[in-house]
Amino acid sequence: MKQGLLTDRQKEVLRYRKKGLTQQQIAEIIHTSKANVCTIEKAAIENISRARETLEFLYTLDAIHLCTLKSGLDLLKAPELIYAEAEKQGLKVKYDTISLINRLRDANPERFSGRQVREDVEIYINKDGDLYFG
Amino acid sequence: MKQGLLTDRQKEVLRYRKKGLTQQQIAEIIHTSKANVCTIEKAAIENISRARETLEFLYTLDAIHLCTLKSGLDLLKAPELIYAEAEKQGLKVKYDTISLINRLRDANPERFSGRQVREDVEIYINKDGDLYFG
DNA sequence: GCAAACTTAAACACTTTCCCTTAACCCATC
DNA sequence: GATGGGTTAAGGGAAAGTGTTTAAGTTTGC
Repeated sequence: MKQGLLTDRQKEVLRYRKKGLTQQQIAEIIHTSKANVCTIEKAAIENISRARETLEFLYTLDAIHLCTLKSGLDLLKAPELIYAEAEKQGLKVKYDTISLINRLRDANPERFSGRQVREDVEIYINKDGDLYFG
Repeated sequence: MKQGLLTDRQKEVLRYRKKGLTQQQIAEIIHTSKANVCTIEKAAIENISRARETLEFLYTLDAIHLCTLKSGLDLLKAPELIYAEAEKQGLKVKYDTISLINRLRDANPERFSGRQVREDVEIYINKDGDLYFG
């Protein structure tokens, strides 16, 4: 079975970048041109957003987009926002406040730090009131 | 910019499948063989798990390498190894023994056979004690 | 057992991606 | 203007992915 979308080269560049190295520095380390490093990094970012879009598609397969939890939002305020939007759509959310918060954190632990949303979270709902996050 | 990982053909098959159609029925609709529908569906599922793995990799970027589960290791001995290494790093693992073992096997089923590690598994940990495998 | 649903393997043409080079360009700051 | 960081475009060779067919193999339910 093949691994993820990113090639070894792409992962390598992303790791060095994460450490704060410039493209020029990376180019010297991996023995190529800085233009090439740029291209590889760009391809990696492209692949990452393709991966995101792919999973988005899955949710849209049986769910509709409900709302977005914007970066910085208090996690405890998410439920009322979600309930309000669901009501607009004439749908009933399957989870109560507590389990909704748990589900949010469990499904995407890396997107929250403490009570705060670290990164935009898309909320999807299907006819059964199931929620999905993207 | 390219779209997600799934081709139009793959999305088409997944949508019909979601509706409950058999591969044979889909084959007739899209004018090809059922074997081909099977292949396309399989490729779609494969692409979806590649997308998931790709995003998993992103999390390991925020994480540091903790240790390696060497091929041949008894899976039941992994937790104590991991706990010990995490303590050295001053980090607390987020999972208890049972859920850690489950998470190991669920994340990479093909790398374990029974209680044994079949292939080296790299363990990463982030500041929150989340574990990732590479 | 039988049939329907599903899976797999091999092979093929076709397309796309990947890494690389070279050469140019933008945009800050000094 | 020069320097450093980053980006873009064009092109090429190797590798991988896609859809397809044919043919064989499971698995599942009646």
